Amino acid sequence: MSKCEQCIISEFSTLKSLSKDDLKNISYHKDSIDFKKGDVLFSEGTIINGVYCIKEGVCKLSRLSANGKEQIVRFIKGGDMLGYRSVLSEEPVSLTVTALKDLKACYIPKKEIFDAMKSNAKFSMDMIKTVCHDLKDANMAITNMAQKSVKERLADTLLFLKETFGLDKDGYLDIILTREEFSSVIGTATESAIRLLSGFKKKGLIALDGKRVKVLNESELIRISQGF
Amino acid sequence: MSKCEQCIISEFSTLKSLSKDDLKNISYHKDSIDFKKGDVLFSEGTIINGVYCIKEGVCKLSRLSANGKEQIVRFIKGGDMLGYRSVLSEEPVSLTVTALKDLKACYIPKKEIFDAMKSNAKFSMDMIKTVCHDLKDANMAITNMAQKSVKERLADTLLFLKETFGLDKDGYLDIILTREEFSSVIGTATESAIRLLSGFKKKGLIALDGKRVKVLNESELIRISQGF
DNA sequence: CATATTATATGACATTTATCAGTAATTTTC
DNA sequence: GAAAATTACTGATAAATGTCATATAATATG
Repeated sequence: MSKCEQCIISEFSTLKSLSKDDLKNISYHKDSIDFKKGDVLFSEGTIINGVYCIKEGVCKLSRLSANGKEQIVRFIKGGDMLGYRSVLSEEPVSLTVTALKDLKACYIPKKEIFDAMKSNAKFSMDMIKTVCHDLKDANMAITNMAQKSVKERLADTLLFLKETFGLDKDGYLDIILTREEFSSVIGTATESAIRLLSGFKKKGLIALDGKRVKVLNESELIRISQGF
Repeated sequence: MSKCEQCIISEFSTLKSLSKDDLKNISYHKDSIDFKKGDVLFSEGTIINGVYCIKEGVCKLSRLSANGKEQIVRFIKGGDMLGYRSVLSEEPVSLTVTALKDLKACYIPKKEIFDAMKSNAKFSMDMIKTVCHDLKDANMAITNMAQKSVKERLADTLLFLKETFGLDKDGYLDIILTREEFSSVIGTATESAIRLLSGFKKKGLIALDGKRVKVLNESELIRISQGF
């Protein structure tokens, strides 16, 4: 089942404005590719010639800072599109994308994207809105990084992960991050992330089981994230 | 001289793809408005129905954080467009815009923008590229905020201000910020910003004359901004 | 399954940054 | 141009965060 017009993704993502014909046209050109956990889809600085449409799975978008530490800038999940900023602006990719879970993805060559944008004004506007939305989120992230303490940012991150990825069958966050990855989301030393997680556990705000994290007291996490 | 087709801005900004006809059409609808230093052009949360095209002057784009402190997210100068993210995505403005210098600006109703985008694919792509470029900058800012120390961020900011706004006739940065504004760019307490500026002055990296700042040792500031 | 490797955890300490208090300088207002 | 208000500065101290060292647990590898 590699036909775009049958793919559920097209119903709720940026692709939703494409007609059956558009999608049929794309499905001739796209390749369905699966990635394994840990695979790198794009690397910082690379030139790409198409986008990935993620059907299922989770990725991290990160950049290497001057001091060599990884900074996770954003997460991507099923239904999201990857690499469109680079394709639209015809610049190299600015972030490295790594699979955090096994991925099901489709590759759409940039020509298909541009053709669809030319022939379908609504799709074009949806693409613009997607970029605009990401820009708004990024501006918010700048403020959070600049003004919140590490503890506040950790609380924020836990709430964000719960909202974005939901819970698994046992009520744990349905995304697995190492302590080091936690530290590169919130921008702190790994030891600090570990200590703060232990601290939250001690206060009964979260439960920890290996790398799995369960939110126990959401309202208190909200209070903390707002600086109380 | 309120005719868009004569305005120099149209030659080097996102508007450069518009034809003489497009510009003539816009000039019937636009109002030329001047703002004084300190004036607020948009407020966080407001719904706007057009963009400002800045002919001359400087603005700060800021947001109020949960703890009530202002965070300056970005600067805008002559040739830049304001409010386009909100107009394109049909959402309220997410940042407050304040004039730091007297402004000469033109107001372009959103209808004109959308019409021009429909009729002129090149203009449409230029708008997209503008958003994409801003998004890339914002991602970079997230990394800098998360991983650089306050001192590194101050060095960064000084270099950025020099590159973006250039120098006045005496060789000082051609933008005047209060110490508090410095602190809300780099995301720190005002006292810390003051101390760090004094520290840079003591080391001969910069000269201070009231609110005016002159970069004396650029290469050392670059070293500092990179964490040495 | 034994060993090597990596991830997590914790303590001690250094450094960075924030906060509070108070003064001096500058700018605004009348 | 004097008084009031704001902004800039400085010191003392507290709090947050980073670094280094080391131990333990978990995971990977042959």
